[in-house]
Amino acid sequence: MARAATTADTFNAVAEPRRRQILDLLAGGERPVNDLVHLLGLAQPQVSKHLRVLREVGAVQVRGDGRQRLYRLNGHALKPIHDWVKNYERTWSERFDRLDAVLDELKQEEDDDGGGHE
Amino acid sequence: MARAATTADTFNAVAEPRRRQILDLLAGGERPVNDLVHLLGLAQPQVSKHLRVLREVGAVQVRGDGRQRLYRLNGHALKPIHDWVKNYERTWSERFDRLDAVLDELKQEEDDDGGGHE
DNA sequence: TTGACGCATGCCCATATAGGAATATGATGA
DNA sequence: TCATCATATTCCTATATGGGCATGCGTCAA
Repeated sequence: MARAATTADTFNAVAEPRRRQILDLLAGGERPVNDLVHLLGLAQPQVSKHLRVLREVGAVQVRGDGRQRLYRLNGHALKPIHDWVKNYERTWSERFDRLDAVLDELKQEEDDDGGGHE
Repeated sequence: MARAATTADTFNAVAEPRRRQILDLLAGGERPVNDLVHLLGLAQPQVSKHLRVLREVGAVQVRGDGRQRLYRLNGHALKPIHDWVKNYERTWSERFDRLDAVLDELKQEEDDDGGGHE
């Protein structure tokens, strides 16, 4: 077997630096393909291909606008990555225990609050 | 050009599910290769290969112990991933703004405290 | 209708796997 | 020294790229 498809999951999709760059750019707002082409300094077909991969894993969404196609970030697709790597944070973060305490307090407050939210 | 090498960076290294599994297992503590072989249900050579990739990006460290080789997690290598994906957290986390506020308060406290730490 | 513009696809090539099988390497015990 | 255990490395194969280039397709202006 060869390596897994880049469209297999978000981990594979963002393993490519260019695709992370694209997401970083889209974090600033919706953009047409040509914008990305110029900002990345890549050929238009390659950009379209990268966008396709990102689309297939749900990391971006498209919207037609005249002859342009506006791409928009969908950060939610990155949550699995965050969830996975989050558990390793305590490995390097010395302040993690302190943050931990704070979060516990937050939870406490919320519980005491009763169900007045959401 | 083909896809980037898995050893190019941690993103590529952990794009492979088996390697994430290995890291998850090592999160529980140091383990010899054979342990991983049995836990993963993979052939020994494949495990050694995955471990090599993880070693080359610094995600694990080895220590000889008799005829065994004990592998140990080095979560610090995952920090770049966490740093990158962290910025997208606000996309899906509704509580992010609240946490933000709390962290700001922490920073305030620290600043008011004067240099009494580290 | 025609031409131009903005994107998406299809094709070709070089490259890097991931797994399977066989073998090399290191350390240990008799 | 020799057999054995625990790992690492090598060789081989099928597969999935990512970039370059040409082309197809939908939309808009004249």
